[in-house]
Amino acid sequence: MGKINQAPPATCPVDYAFQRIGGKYKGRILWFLGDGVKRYGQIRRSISGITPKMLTQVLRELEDDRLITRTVYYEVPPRVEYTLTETGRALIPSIQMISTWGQAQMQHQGITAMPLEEGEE
Amino acid sequence: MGKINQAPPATCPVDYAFQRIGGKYKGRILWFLGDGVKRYGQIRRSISGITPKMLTQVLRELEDDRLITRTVYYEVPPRVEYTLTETGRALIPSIQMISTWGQAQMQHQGITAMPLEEGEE
DNA sequence: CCGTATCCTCTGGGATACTG
DNA sequence: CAGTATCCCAGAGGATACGG
Repeated sequence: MGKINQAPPATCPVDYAFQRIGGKYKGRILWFLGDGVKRYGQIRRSISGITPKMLTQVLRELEDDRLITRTVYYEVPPRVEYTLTETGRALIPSIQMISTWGQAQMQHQGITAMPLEEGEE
Repeated sequence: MGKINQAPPATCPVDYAFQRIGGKYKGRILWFLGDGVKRYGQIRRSISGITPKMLTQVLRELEDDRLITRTVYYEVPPRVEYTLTETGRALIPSIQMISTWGQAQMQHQGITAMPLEEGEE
């Protein structure tokens, strides 16, 4: 914990933001966490195709950038929960808008979104 | 020209969107074009550090994805203008919000990167 | 002015196996 | 359950030079 960031200095706010939420999975993970606190396994199942290595790596980066918090419960079996920080939560409206845009484009191109299932408990 | 897209099928709207506006420069370029029609050289000078190869490549991808249009004026010297499509323009509010978020975070971290007037204490 | 053409480096991300 | 540990590679991005 606690690196804050070692990315190249941002040239502008847009650059700064995309350095933190760019990449293949971060947008989707933040969006999923916008729904509420989630466990590692829940995130893994919601982000289709991600490997445990990548998931852990991306979660640590988001944590280092103070967009999410990680809470460990020392139980058996282990439980680890991830949730948005206030800073992270502040991004959700933007991602919401981007998602709405994406949905419109997908429909316009005749693409049907793959159903996302989550569940059990 | 006119490939639309050959990216892997999007798993959700957020994924779809980030496949199109992700990468190191696309956000900044779209944001700059939100200001109005721009020439190649103007974009190049506004996106610090980008090489002509990368700029052309990224502009072609944005064009293929119908986010911008490219207009060539056969004059001497040559003039090429880029402008947002309606689809591309629909992204600007999202980028505006992301930029505002980024600006807040940069200030919160004491970063002063842009030649941009600001109030502080 | 607006790009192409080469060549090259680096790293984001993947495959697979293992552990507290 | 929630991760680590290795090994590996395609492709994003960079450096440099040239062309209509």
